[in-house]
Amino acid sequence: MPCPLLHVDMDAFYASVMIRDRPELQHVPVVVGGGHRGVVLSANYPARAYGIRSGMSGTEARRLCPGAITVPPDFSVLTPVSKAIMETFRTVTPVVEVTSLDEAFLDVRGAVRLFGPPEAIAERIRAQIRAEHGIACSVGIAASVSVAKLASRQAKPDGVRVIPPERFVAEVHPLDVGVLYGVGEATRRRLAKLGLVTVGDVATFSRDQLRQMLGRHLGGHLHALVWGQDRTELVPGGAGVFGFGEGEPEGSMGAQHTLAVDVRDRAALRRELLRLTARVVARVRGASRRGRTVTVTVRFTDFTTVQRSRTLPEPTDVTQEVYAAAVPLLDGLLDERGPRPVAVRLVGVRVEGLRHLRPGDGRQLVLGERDPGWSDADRAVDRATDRFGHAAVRRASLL
DNA sequence: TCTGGGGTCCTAGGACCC
DNA sequence: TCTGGGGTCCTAGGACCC
Repeated sequence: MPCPLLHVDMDAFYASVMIRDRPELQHVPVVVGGGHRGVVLSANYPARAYGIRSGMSGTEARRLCPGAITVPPDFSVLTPVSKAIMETFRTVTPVVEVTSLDEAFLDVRGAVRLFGPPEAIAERIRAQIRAEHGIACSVGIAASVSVAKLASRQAKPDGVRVIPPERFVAEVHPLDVGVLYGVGEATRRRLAKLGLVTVGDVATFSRDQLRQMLGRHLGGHLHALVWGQDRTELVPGGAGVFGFGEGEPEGSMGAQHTLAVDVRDRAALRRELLRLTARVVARVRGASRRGRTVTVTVRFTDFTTVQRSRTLPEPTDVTQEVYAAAVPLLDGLLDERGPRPVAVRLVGVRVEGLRHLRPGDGRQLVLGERDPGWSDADRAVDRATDRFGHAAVRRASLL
């Protein structure tokens, strides 16, 4: 079968789900996200008519359409809808790679005998999603992941598009390289400086030439992309999607927060760091993992963003241990900017190098050192938040 | 009131070891 | 003593995705 891969992408997912439950908003501009210092997560088509796009700042969106209705995303609604949609996909094929709340790749090779050719499967899925969940989606069909992805974007809104291998050159080579999955702004600019603007421009160079121009990996990857020859096998479940796919992220978990106003006070920044650390490490424990590398991120008022990391001798799932590593990293970042307190816009913390906790894997105590009991305290906090919610349990230093 | 929050992967230099 | 290479770990930064 020439085109066994489907990329299914919900149309304006966050906005569509919200409007589904409030039909009176269907024909007025609706923006999800983009509150104070936030960016637009999703905009319905009436809002897009004003030029509003996801990713733009809320300020910009309000300037374009002051009358738009703005709502915050409600993940307690969005997540169950998303999971139900993924289950709908799995009634068609077990090979579903989930890449975010609102999109997935499907390998339908095993489904054609039952349901017909990929186009028919696509229409079947679209009808089912519309009937069961009341929202529209678009489907791209191709032989590889990046081409299917490109096709679904061209299919929007509410459509299906097939790009078979024999039509790839004619249909994709004239387009801007930026349409390729994996070519972002930075790579686009780099290519433009070399005089390469379209996919076809890049395709005039051999793999070796591209490697020489752009580096071994990027060059090789780009060469595959411009010939529509990237990955064809899916990873069922899909990794790295928060609380999603078959499970938790593999490599790292983190949390960051843009403060409501820029903050200079170091004690206040440390409190924010502790709040974020407690949240992240609770997730790490909840996933039965431990991490070894702690990374602190700070974004200053001028938007420069810096990170400092430290690798611990042993993996940990103890909030206090992660925090103890994180504080000097935060202090270091602030001190580097000079003796005067600098205004900070964002604070973040991430735990990397996650490993599964083996059952019965006790704490390693260094000889002569007493276990301070933080681990027991963490588990008590976890149990209490499970029962009473986050509002009920807070560290004394956060009160 | 310019510019979120959650991730993954790659690069590159230095340390350290063989 | 000098020269050299490869592998792994750690750190910092950056690109990319939704």
